[in-house]
Amino acid sequence: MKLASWNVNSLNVRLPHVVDWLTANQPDVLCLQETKQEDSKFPYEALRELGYHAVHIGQKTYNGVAIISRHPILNVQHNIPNFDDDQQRVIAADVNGIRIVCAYIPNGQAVDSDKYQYKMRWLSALNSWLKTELVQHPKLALLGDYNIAPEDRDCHDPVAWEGQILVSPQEREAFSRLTNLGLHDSFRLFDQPEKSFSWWDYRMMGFRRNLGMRIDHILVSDSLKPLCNAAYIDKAPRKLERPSDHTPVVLELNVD
DNA sequence: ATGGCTTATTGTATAAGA
Repeated sequence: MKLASWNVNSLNVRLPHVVDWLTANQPDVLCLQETKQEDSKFPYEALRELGYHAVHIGQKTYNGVAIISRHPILNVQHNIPNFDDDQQRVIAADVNGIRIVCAYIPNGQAVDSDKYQYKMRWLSALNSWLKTELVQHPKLALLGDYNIAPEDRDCHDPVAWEGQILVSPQEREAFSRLTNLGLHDSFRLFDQPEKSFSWWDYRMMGFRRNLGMRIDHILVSDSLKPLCNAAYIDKAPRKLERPSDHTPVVLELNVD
């Protein structure tokens, strides 16, 4: 079973890339972030023609998340329960016996901003909710754009970035609180190339110079960890014309 | 070098991303 996550930075613009990637890679599940479209615009029909089910919550301009799956999508949850939020950032569902949680964690903008405070509150609410979700769903995967580079090796220049958003100690502590729930960074269960990143700034020829960050992750629960078979980042879509600034992260599980 | 790019917007400059 192949799971993937991709921040597409507008599905209106990126649908051809998504269709091509699904066709070439045949994942069982693809989680999308930043669809940036209302549900009435979501391309259910184009995905159905490829043999995929899909669920989505979105809004104009910002945010928007979707789960695309070859298997039926059951028990769909929108957003974090008991957390008042007008931004569409979470969708969760049961797929092939696994609880799939697709999240677009807030960016935070700057450590002294209101948006950073929102990011930290949001992460706290996510953590509380997942604690109970894990009791009900021992087989759980949390896929998405975390907007956190967990370690210095996940940042192209940790000295230049020290203390800034994506790498600040408080954000990394919030990431650790997720792993302390019994969630594991699937990418680090395997040997990986040096300087592996999932996002590169559009400016400054960031991708060509590999000035990136690893901020998109697939965390898996204790009971899924022994089933992990391979984890990697697929840089191919980032090389296309008019790419998203993120590229897909992938996990293969020993699950039929 | 706080942005050099890209997206979206009842647009034609601004906000936001990371």
